[in-house]
This record gives sequence, C-alpha cells and structure tokens, in this order.
Amino acid sequence: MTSRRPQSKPVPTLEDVAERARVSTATVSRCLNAPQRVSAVTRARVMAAVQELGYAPNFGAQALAARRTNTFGAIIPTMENAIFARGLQAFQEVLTDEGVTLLVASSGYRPAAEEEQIRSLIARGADALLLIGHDRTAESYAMLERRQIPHVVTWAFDPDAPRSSIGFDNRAAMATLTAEVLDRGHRRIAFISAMTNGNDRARLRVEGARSALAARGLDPAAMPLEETEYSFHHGAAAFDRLMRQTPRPTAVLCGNDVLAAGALRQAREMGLDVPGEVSITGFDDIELCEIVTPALTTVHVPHREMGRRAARLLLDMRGGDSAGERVRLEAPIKWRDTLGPAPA
Amino acid sequence: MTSRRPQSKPVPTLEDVAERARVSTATVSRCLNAPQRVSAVTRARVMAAVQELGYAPNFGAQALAARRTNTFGAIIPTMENAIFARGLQAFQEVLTDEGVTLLVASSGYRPAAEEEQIRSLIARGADALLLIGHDRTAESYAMLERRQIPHVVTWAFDPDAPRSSIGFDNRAAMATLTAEVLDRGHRRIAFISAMTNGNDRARLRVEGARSALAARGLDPAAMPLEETEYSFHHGAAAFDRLMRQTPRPTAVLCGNDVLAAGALRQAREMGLDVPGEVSITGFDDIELCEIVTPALTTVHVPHREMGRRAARLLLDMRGGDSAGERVRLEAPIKWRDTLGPAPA
DNA sequence: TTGTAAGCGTTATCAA
DNA sequence: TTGATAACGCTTACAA
Repeated sequence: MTSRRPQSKPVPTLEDVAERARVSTATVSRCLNAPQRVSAVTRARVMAAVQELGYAPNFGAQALAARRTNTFGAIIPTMENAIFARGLQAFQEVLTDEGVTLLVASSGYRPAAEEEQIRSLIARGADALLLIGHDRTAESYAMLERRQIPHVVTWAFDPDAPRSSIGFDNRAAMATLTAEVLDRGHRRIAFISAMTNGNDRARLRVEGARSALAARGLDPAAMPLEETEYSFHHGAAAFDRLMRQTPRPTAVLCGNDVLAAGALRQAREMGLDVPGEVSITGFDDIELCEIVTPALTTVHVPHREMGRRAARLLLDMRGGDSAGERVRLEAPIKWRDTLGPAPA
Repeated sequence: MTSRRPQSKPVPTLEDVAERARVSTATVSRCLNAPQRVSAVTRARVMAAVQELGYAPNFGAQALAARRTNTFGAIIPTMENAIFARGLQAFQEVLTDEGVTLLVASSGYRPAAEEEQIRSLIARGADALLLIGHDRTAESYAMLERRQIPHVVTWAFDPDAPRSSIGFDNRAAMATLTAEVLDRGHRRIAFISAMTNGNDRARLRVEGARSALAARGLDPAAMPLEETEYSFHHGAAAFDRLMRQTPRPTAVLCGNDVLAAGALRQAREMGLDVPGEVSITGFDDIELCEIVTPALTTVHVPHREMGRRAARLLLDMRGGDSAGERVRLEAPIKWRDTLGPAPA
C-alpha cells in the first residue's frame, strides 16, 4: 500500500489542519465559518495550524457542501471603452464589503455568447447575476428561472418586463435630448446608432429620437440613420457618410459617447466647426466626454448608483429579504459644448 | 421520512439524467466527457435526457472530482481606461478556442488586494494565472509556488526574475523615447508618472527617462517629476503644476497615455500650443491616442501579441509541454503629432 | 464545546 | 460497452 501522505504535500486540506491542531475537521470548519462557536484556546490552536500549513479552503468542495458560493456574476457586453467599468466598480465595492466575490464575463454584444456565459456562471454556482439590458435569448431567461437565480437587469428600465431592473428610460432620455436639439432650431437631424440587434438600449435611444420628432409633427422616417459598430473609427466613418448628404444635417445625435467622439474627430477632419456648423451629442457620460474637444454634450447615466443599488438588491434577493423590484433612475442631460443653435 | 425528490426538482443532477436514460451515472459522465467511449444508441438516449432535463454539470463537483477546472485567471490592475482590455481580449480568444474559461479580477493597483485575488482564484481552482508586472507581495509568489500554479507575468520583461514573463523592456522603451526628445533639442524635460509604489512598469519608465538623461551627461535628478494617480484629471493637474515652474519645461513625458491626455487637455486650457510651445508624449498606445488632438506620440505596446503568447504559454505549461519562458517583445515609438522640436 | 458521520455531484478505477 | 463504487474536500445535523 502506498502512503496516502507523501513527504511534500503541496495542497493542505481541512483534514491536515485538523490533524495538526489535534481536533476534528468539523471543529476546523467551525473555526473558519463560525469562530464564536469554538472555544478561544481551540480556536487559537486551529488558526495557528491554518497559518503554518498555508491552508485555503477548496472552493469546489466548499460550494458542493454548502450549496452556496458567495459569488455573484456580472455579464457585460464589452470591457472596452470602459463603458461599464464605473458601474461595475461600484457594484463590486458593495459586494466586497459583504464578502462576496464578483466574476465578470463579457459577451461581445452577442446574445448567443451571453447565453453561454450565463450557463457557465450558473454552473460555477453564481448565487446571483447582474445583467445589462433586457434583450437576450429565451433560453437565457429559462435557465435563470429554472435555477431560481436572483438576477437584475441594469441600464434599462421597462416596467412591463417580468423581472427586476435598476435602470433608466433610454427612450425618454433620448427624446428629451432630441427635444432640446429641436428647440435650438435644428430640423435636419441625423442619428448614428450602435447595432440595435440584441441591444435594447441602442434601439430605444433611436426610438426616443424618433418619438421626439413625431411629437413636433416631423417625419421620424425622414431622419437619416447610420447603424454601425461600437468604435471610435466606426463613429467617424458614419459621420462622414452622413455629412456627404445634401442638404447636410445640422445636428448629429449619437447613440453613445464613443461614436460621438468619432463623429467629433471626423468633423474636425472635415474642417467643420462644432457646434457652429454642426452639433453633435452623445449618450452615457463616460470620461471620454471631457477628453474630447469641444467637450461633449451628452446624457448622464447614473453609473455608480446603478451599480450600488443592483448589488444591494441582489444581496437582499439572495437572502430572501426581497422578491425583487423595479427602480427607475434619472438620466438627465449633461450640458457641455457640442450642442449649439442651428446654423442660419 | 421526507421525499428526497420533491415534485419540482429545480436542478437536475447526473443521477437524474442517468435514471431517465436508464443507465448508470458513469455512463452519463462518459457521454459528456468521452462520447466515443459510449455506443451510439446509448449516447443518443443519454443526450436526449440531458436535453429534456436541461442538465448542466455542477462545476464544484466536477472540479472536486476531476482536479482540474479548465479555468484560467487573470488579475489586472484596473478595468478602467481599457488599458488592459485589448491584451486580455486576445488572451481570452486563444483560451476560448481551447475550451478554457477566463476569470478576470482587478486589484485597483493594490498589492494586498491582488494577493487576496490570487488566493481567491487559486481556491476556485484556476489552472493557471496571468499577471501584470513583477511587483507583488512575497506571499503572493509563495502561494503560486506552493500550489505549483503555472503563471506568467506580462507588461514587463526582467531577465533576472525567477518566473515566466512575456513583455517588453519598459525602461529601455522610455529611454529610447527620451533620447528622441533630447535629439529634438529639448533640455527642460519633465515627467508625469503614475504612482510607482507596487508598480514596476511605472517605476522603470521613470528610470528609463533618467538613464537617457544621464547618458547625455545631464543630471537625472534635475528632472521635475510629478507622481500622481491614474486618471485624466490627475494628469491635467500634474501638468498644470509643472507648467507653473520657471523656466517652463519644453517637453513633458508621461508614464502613460491617460496622463498624457490629461496633460494635453490642460495645455489647451492654458492656451499652450502642442507641440509648438510644449511637447507631450505618452506610453501604451491605447485608442485614446487617436482621439485626442493633436494625436499623441507614444510608445506602442504589443497588446494583442502579449495576450496571445501568454495564453499559449500558460496552456503549454499546464499541459507539461513547457517549463516556462521569458520573451522580450518590441515596444517601438509610435510617431504622431505631439512631439516637436524644442521652441527657440 | 467538540466529534462522528452523512451527504454534496462529479470523475475514475475496476470488474463484469 | 457498461455498471458499482470509492474517492474528492468540505459543511452540517446530530450525538456526546
């Protein structure tokens, strides 16, 4: 019979600690999870053994036995552009305070990929999930239902959706901004949108602009629309296409700040004064807005508050202290320097 | 005795699948992990059961039994500014192709937090780890050693460090850039650095500039240095402080592009022409460089290649096909528009 | 306060 | 090709 305990034991287990501290594994477990239920002297002995051995619990075993991982998951569309970074940061801060670990995955804006990520996070035992927007496969929601995983949608507010959400009204926010643009005399208004497929935020922002147009008796269908990928360069290219039209738009609404930054750059490239000859607006209010020149007028998104509240809600839901809720946050216009009156 | 199988069973297990397919759990497991070892007809029956039940393996149990998680971890200093996004993306692409999942954690540039993240990722059974830079606590390295977790350091190259790394020479790259600045006649050169504590990349970049100065017989200690936090606004503030000196610097080297973007903004704020009155350079070559005006001259970092190669190396190390290696990649100057001759 | 021992859901080793 | 069954490392009644 070969020794079950070779000389160098690379990974100490609970049993090793127990042996060294001359107690049972149950006591060691208690020391770690409910220290007050163990006498001070025993505890000291156990903790010393833990130290000496460099013991760390095996996560898989722990999850298996306790049926709880103390892990939340978040699936965001992208890690680039720092769009979701600030909100996620706030989300994580709250979780860390409560001793839960955050696992982050990104889907690249692909619903199929997101479904896979959800599956993976569930399999890993995520206790709860943070999601962005409502658009996803039916199977994604089915899994969450089946496993009864608390989840909350952020970055969107839809009172009719049958799930918790903490977000803002993308449509209304863009409608408000569009109304302001109209108030400044603009009539030839164009729109650069992110791909709307599988992205309700993008879709609703376009709809918001159209509804504002319609509210003033203008034809929403007449608004030139460029739908393009999420990048600075795509924004620039889309702006270029838009400005080749005759007559030229006097205002270009962008579905997000990154596209707007691209548009702004292209305007300079074309020698167009912003906002003198053309106005440009963004959406999201990320740091980039203050970096570009002129600074970008945009819609402010309450990144940190969304993140914090989502964390609290998920924590409550997991603990059974909440059955979920729908929260509508404000997303006001952030005035900077790229929106001006329509040129004469 | 209460029923062990209540009516609605939210989470199907291997056993449920086995029961439904009328085979043993061993056969189901084989179907999932080594399909060719199961007869076609049995397999069909099992897969059908899997489908019908919506079965997904329990990750914890799987990890426990198989002693392998097929999960790699990456710990980056920050998710903001998209600094590490591109490299991480490339890293993940390779892993995904090989069927391994990536877990990402961020440390906020705090070594203690990073140690905690390493501990957590190890406990979760990460098969291998991607790290940024060499600076971390001794305990961090001790854990990796003890558990024999393959790991690779990126974003830095240190031939003397006793571990694998795939990076570039931060010091040499900044020295080269500084030499170019000197060649253009600049003598009053200042430096804006990220916090160097626990950040070898930042420290080496400063050292690189100093060594270039020394190589020309200039006094490195005379170079004004502002060490500040990693943000656009801190960069602007640091630049402001620097430009209040008399005589004013004619060139400001920045430890990274974000700080440089802030400096650029502040220069405009102060009505200073770049590069006419003052030159500004960055480091990292992130997308931001092309967004700012004028476009930023910087040091190009091979983000994607670093990520890809790190993934390959870690995969090989896990498979026992490599004992690790040290790779030095090039980090050439990326010429754009913010470095000009020293003003007369 | 502490120990015993029965799981938790897989994988993997043997036999059949 | 398939099935029993012993791990895997931990938590948690229940007993002492």
